[in-house]
Amino acid sequence: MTAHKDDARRNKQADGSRAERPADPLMVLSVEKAFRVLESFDPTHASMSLSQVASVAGLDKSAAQRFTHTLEKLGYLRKDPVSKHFEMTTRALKLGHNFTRANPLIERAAPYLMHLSKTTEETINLTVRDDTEIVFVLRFLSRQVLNPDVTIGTRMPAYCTAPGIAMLSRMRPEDARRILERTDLRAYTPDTTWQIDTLMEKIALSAARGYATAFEEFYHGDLSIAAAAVTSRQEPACAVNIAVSRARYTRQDAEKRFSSLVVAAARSISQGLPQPHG
Amino acid sequence: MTAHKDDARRNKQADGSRAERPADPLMVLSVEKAFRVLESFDPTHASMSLSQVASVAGLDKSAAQRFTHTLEKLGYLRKDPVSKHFEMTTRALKLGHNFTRANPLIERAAPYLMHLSKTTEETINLTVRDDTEIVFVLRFLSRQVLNPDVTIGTRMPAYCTAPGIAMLSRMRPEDARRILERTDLRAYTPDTTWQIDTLMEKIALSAARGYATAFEEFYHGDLSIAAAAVTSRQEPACAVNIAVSRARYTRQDAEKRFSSLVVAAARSISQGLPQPHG
DNA sequence: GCTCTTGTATCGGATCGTAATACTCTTTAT
DNA sequence: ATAAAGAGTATTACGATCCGATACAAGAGC
Repeated sequence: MTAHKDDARRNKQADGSRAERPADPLMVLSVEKAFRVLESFDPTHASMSLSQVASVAGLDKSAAQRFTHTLEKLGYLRKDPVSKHFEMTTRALKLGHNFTRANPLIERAAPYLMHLSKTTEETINLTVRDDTEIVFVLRFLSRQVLNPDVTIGTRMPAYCTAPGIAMLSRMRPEDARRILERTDLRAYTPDTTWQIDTLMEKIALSAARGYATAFEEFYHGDLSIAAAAVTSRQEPACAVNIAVSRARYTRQDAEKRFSSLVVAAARSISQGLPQPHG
Repeated sequence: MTAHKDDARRNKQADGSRAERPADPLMVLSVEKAFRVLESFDPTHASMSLSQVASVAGLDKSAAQRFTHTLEKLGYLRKDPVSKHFEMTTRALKLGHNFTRANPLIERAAPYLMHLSKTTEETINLTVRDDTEIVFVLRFLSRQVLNPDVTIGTRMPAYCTAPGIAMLSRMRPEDARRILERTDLRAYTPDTTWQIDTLMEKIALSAARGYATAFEEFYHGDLSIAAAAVTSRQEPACAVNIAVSRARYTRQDAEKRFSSLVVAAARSISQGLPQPHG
């Protein structure tokens, strides 16, 4: 026991060349840096030179060199031989694709969403929650797409979306509140519900009704009705929602017409949902 | 089993003190292993224990421990606290999502595909080529989906798909042939064109027509018509295709009705296509 | 031409990761 | 019950791997 020599190992010399590490001996820092590089390639940095990568990822030139080289060899980046700029390859789609195909939740939910899509001819989404956000994992577009920028993998704050509220409404209120408390709550539109107490009321109402609505709380013109599917322990697993345009429905019409459909779909999905382990 | 690659790649210091095979000094092997772990989580291995990860990824227990720990800390894996099994998180979608959003090709093509989707009400795809394969990068489903298993990120052999042939037909024939030569050519269905010479004829015909067809060459019942978009250097950049079911169209009808549409869409996409650098 | 910036190659040495081992727990068999 | 086996977790000494400084090469702009 004790620790005699090993802290000598991770304490650098006193001349402080480096801040001390959290000392997580299992953490492989190279991997973290590699992902920092890969994740630098966002929509605003689609194509980057070596030095851009270095500055965006916060690495020095040597590290940028090594990690871009490594990622290129692994097939995740390609370098244009003339401009020397790097960009992502289709390889990046593979992980997401694997996730989608491997996820039993999605496999199970897909047929019900497709059915909804066919019968309503509106946009149908399946989302899961990741802490304070929801993530779109499956999407069936209608002919008149509202927001083409929303694709699989898109994230939004849970509190101002119908699926987010639907999932929060299936949790214990104190847990839901804790999530809201660590969210950056703001009014994206004039209609955004963004105060904790009001949100808790909205959550309670949604719990009672069995579905949630979000009318232009994040995007203008977007009317969304959602219901959450739950595991056998009554924990929210995912949510299905229908999104329609204000141009074609009033809020009341949309709610009246679609709420029972999403509730039914969510209930179907719930039954026989794979367990998060037993 | 045991070690296979390290000796081949790296000469210990058998004789001369100088390593004659410097291997690849810029390659960071930890990163490669991390991706081996992540990519182990495919549809047949959605949820794995530590030792399963070790065996599937080909690592020893310690390495599996370190990399699962690292990936968990980075948010790509989560471990069920009771079953101790690992699975992927929605984080995996982020890279693919970034790729989609960052790719100017996709941004540019999306509106044309959407237009096609609306006017035809059939399934529309955008694909790019990655060596011998095509990869689906954007997809608009019709009401009657043929193959729900095909999602963004799905790959197919180029030679037996309409988009693949369409792109090959815009290359120099000798380059196209070289790609075919390194493909594992096989007859997936009785209708698969799989002999090099026949394929080259098919490619030549497609080049002359400006579009390609694949009738049940990979999936039964799947009739597909595609055209390639080209860069200003006349290099194929991507392909757009329409896929319909044999149940609702004859081959002739499908070809007659849709070929001009995909050709027009591909031409529109081609104009002002971002350069692979200038 | 020259300078300045950016990409590429090299290399010694310390850091960081490796792999062996030991320790808990849980599961299974006797 | 109890033991034995197996799996997951924690720890540590060692040394190969990776780090990062530096030098070199190649363009770009003046």
